[in-house]
Amino acid sequence: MKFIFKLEQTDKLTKARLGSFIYNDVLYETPMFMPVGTQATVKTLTKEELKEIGSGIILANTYHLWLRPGEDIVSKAGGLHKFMNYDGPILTDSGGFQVFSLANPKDITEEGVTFKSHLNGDKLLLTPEKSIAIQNKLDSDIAMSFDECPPASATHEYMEQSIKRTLRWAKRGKDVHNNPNQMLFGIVQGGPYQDLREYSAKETVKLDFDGYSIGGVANDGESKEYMYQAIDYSIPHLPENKIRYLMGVGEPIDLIEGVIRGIDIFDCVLPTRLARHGHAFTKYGKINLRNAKYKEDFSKLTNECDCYACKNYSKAYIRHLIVANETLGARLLSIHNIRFLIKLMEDIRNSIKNNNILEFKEEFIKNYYGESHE
RNA sequence: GCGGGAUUGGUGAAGUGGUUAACACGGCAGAUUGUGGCUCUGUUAUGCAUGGGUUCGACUCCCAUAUCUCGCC
Repeated sequence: MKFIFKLEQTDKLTKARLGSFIYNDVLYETPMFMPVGTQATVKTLTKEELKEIGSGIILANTYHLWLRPGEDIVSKAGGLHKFMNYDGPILTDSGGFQVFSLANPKDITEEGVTFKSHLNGDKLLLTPEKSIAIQNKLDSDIAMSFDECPPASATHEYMEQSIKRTLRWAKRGKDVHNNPNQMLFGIVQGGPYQDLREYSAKETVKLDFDGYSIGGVANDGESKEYMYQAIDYSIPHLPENKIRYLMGVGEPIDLIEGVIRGIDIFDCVLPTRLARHGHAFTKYGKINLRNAKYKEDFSKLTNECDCYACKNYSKAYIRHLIVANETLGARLLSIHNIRFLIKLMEDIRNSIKNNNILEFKEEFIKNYYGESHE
């Protein structure tokens, strides 16, 4: 269902913002980190666990749910919320990114993108109309426009025609969007080019979406400078009273830098993917539980975190689970890593309230990237 | 007891009389940013059962010993 974003406070020294919205009688605050649940599940976690770690909006993916189980099945179940038993807000990504990131080869035309299914190689065509129709049926609360997500290395010439096509796609998607309970967000692209980011932002805003996102910043190992610059180019052209969503970003420092640059919400697979690969965020940097040094480390996962994993399990035990490829290891680390980012956002919000986000950032960097505190 | 075959790293194993002993798994470490629980990268045997010998040179050839294994009595 739709909700109304309210801008509560804007930082004096930076572009950081505090916002809020009410959904299902529950108050949610931004800046917010959104866990990713591509296949209608935040991998390994139940609804109760998500609630316990304070999750707000979660993501699901149009591309994946279209291929399996199919939007009709989700629709028959009564929509995504009922299907996956999540009563918080759900955002669906359009499938644009996935088509470009994992379904090869692809053929981009004005109509849409032809590509091969990653499941069985079927040749498929995804268009803006199709993406929106699927999302309408999935009945998420926020649908995303279908965009092209070119690499930052694309030439100015290519990027220009790409963002213009993405704008036409955005318009086409908006024209067929017909779920009154669902909001629709537009996406700013433009790679590293200031003029194109500005153009894309201005023209996307003209189409009048319920919220705006900045895409194409978290592709294949782009630099942080590129990411920050892309945000800086785009943000001044986005309206104050609408949610600003930075797509695919989730490293702790990037969340802080993003907020400082005016971003309200983020999503990222990083916490859950790192969890499955045995890594945990900590105040003092990322640790790899597979490392032999944790073999006999019976201390808690971390001392400062309030999550279920940290309160109940040791590094040595979780290491054992990860090494033995037991799913509980991935679950415990997923709970912890998501909780870490959600708690980080809570701390960020508090720092905005206290007008000291820059100090907060310095302190965070000192701990996270400083010398070992072990 | 007699005859045959074998013995290479943590494991499974390639290998040739001549620079640095293939590959895989495992181990160790790194990567991972709108998620294929996929994956990728680096590293990992100063030594080829033991002791002799032949040779300019042997893991590769010869002898002995040990261990394993197959067949026969």
